[in-house]
Amino acid sequence: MATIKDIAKHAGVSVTTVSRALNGYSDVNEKTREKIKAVARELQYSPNLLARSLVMKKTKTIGLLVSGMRIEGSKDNFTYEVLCGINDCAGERGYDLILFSTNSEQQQQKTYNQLCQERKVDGVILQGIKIDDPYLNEVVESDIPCVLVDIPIESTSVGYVTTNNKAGAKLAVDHLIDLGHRHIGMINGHEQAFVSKERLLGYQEALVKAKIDFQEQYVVNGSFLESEGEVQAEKLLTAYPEMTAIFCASDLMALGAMKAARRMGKRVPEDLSVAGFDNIMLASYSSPTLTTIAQDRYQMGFESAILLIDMLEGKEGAHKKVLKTSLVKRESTSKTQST
Amino acid sequence: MATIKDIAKHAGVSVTTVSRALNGYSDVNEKTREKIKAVARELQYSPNLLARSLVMKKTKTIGLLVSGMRIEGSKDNFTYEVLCGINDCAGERGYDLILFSTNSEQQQQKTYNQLCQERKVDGVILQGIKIDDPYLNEVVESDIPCVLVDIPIESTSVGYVTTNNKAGAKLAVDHLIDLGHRHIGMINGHEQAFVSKERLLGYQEALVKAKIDFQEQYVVNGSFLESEGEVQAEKLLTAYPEMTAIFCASDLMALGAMKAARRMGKRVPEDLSVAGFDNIMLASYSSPTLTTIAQDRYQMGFESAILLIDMLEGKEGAHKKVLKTSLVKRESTSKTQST
DNA sequence: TTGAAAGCGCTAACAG
DNA sequence: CTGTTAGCGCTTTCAA
Repeated sequence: MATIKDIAKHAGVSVTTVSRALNGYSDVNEKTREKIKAVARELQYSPNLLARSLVMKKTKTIGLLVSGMRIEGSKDNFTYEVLCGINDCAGERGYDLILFSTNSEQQQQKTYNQLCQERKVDGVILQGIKIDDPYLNEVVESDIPCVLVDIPIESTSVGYVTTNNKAGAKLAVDHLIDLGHRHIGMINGHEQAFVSKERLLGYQEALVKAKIDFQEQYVVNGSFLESEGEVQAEKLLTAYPEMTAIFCASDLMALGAMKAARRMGKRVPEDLSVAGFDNIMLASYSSPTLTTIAQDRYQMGFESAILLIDMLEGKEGAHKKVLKTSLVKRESTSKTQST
Repeated sequence: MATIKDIAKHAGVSVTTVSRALNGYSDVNEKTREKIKAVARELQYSPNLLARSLVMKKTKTIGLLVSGMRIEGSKDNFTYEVLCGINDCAGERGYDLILFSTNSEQQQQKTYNQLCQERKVDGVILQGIKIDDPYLNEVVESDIPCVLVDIPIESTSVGYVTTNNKAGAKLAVDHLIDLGHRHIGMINGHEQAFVSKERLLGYQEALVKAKIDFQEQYVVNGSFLESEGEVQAEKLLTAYPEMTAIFCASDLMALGAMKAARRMGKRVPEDLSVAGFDNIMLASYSSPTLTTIAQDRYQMGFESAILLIDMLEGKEGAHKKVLKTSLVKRESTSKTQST
C-alpha cells in the first residue's frame, strides 16, 4: 500500500529520487539510495505495476490466447504441456502470463485487438486456433508481436513454432512400410489444421518413396477425436479389408482405431498395425502400447516464449522454430502377417 | 490507441461525458451517447484497463498461484483440469486470469504479497501448495481475498474448496471390505498434504466399522508418485504376504502398485485388489482398468472461482465448498480368492 | 546529485 | 445533462 510518495516523505527526498534510487539509476548518491532502500523495506513497499506500465507503455505481460482450453484437452494434454513450457520461459525472463478465455460468449465478442489493447499485453502467444479462426486475420493485420503455435505465418511482428509434421508422418509411414505393409490407411485430423496438411504430405511422400500408389480413398478425417477415430477406422477396415496398417494423425484417434479393430475381431498388431502421432501419456499405458511419433509440446511452449520475448526485446533472429520429431516404437505395430 | 480524449475532441464534448456515456451512466443524453459511441467505434477505441484500474482500484483480474505447474502434472492433469474450471467461471464473470510462475527462482524471491500487490490482482486462487509452504502463512495474514484448493483454511478473506476426501477413502475401503478383504494396505501421499490426512481417516473409519484392527505398519507414504507407489507396494507385499488389497491415495500410485504386483507375479485383481483415488484419465486405459474414487477437478476449479468472485463482489455466503466423490468400479478389484 | 512539474488514460466529486 | 478540476502511482524531461 505504500507508494513512492510515502517513501519520499519518510526519507526526506523527492519522489523522483526515490524512483531513480529504486530503479538502479547510477546518478544517485549511494548513501541516499541506501536510505531509500531501507525506508522502502520498512514500509514493505512494492511498486504498482499498473502505474508504471501506464507511463512506460510496457507491461511485462504476455497474453495467452488458447482456443479450446477444455476438459477434453486433458486427454492429450497438448494445451497444458505447451502452457508449462511458456510459463517456465516467461518466468525466467520476468514476464507474467495473462490468460484470455475464449470459451465464454462474453469474451468471444471482443476482437483480438480489443483483448490485447485493453490489457496492454506486450505480446501474445496463440495456441490451438484453427486456420479459419477470425482471430487469425486480426493477428496478421495487427502489429502486436505474436507467436503462433502450429500455424506457419511469418512477418515482422508474427512468428511461429511448430513441429516438423511432414517428416514426422513420413517417419511413421516409413516404419510401417519397413514392416512390410503395403495397404496403409490414414486417419487425418481436419481441414482447418495446418498440421493435418503436413502430415498428409509426409504420408504421401513415404508412399512415393516406396513406390506405392496413393489411394485417395484410404485417407479420411477423424477430427483428432478418439470417437471419430473409432468410427473412421471401422469404415476403412470394412471398405478395404486388404488394409493391414493405419497411420493416425493423433494418438487419440489411434486409440479409437485400436478399439474399432478390437470390436471387429482384429488383433493389433497381428492383424492390423496402428501408428499414432503425438506420443501422449496414454500411448504408453494403452494395451497394446502405441507406436507413435513423439513431439515435444513443452519445448514448443518454451520456444514460443523465447521467440516472442526476443521479439519484444528487439533481439534479431529468425521468427520461426521447427522442432524435430522421433519415432517411438511400441507394441501396436509389427510385421504384416498377410503376404 | 485512441483515448477518451480523442473521442472527446471528435465528438465535441468533454472527457467526462465520454467516460460516462461509454460506461452506461444514466445521466447522459441519449443523443450524445449515441454520437460518442459512434465516434468510439469509428476510432476503434478500446479502454485502457491499466488506467482504469489505477483509479478504480479494481483490476478484474484473478491471480493464480500454482505450485508445480510442471510437465509431470500431465500424468494426473490435476492442475490443468482445475485451471479449466477456473478459467470458465472467470470468463463468464468477466475476470481475466494472471498466472504467477512460482517455478523460477526469479519469482520465488518475491513474497506472496509482493506478487499480488504489484499486479494488483483483486483476488487469488492457490493450488497445489503444500501445508508447509511459506506462502501459506502470508495468505492467512494478508487481507487479499483468496481461495485455497484442498487446504481447509477459512477466514473473512480466505475460503477453500476441497473434495470430501475422508468419505471418498471410506467408500474405497468399504468396497474392498465388501469384497471380502481383511488385510488391506494403504499407500498414502505425504505429510504435507491435507488430503492425505483425510484419506487416512477414511481408511481407518472403514476398518473400524468392519471391526478390523488398524495396523500402523500397513500404511506407507508414496508421495503421490507412480514410481514410489511401485516401490512401496513391493515393500508392503513382501513384508505382509497376507495382504490381498491395497488402497492408494492416488491413481498414479495405484498404477505403480499394479506394476509392482505384476513384477512380483501377482495377478490383479485375482491375487491383489488395487483401488486408487482421483479417477484420472489413465485409470480407464490401464490394464486392468482401475477401480477408483472419482473427484471432479474441473468442478473444484469452477467452484473456487465462484467462491472468490462472490467474495470480491461482496456477496455473502459460505467461504467453503466440499465436493462429493463417487466410487468407480473397474477391473482392478474383485472378491478375494484366499479365504 | 537532486527536485519541480508534466503527463500516461482514466474516473469521480463538485459545480453549473 | 455537461464541464472543470483533481488525482490514481509512477517515470521522465528539464533545470538547478
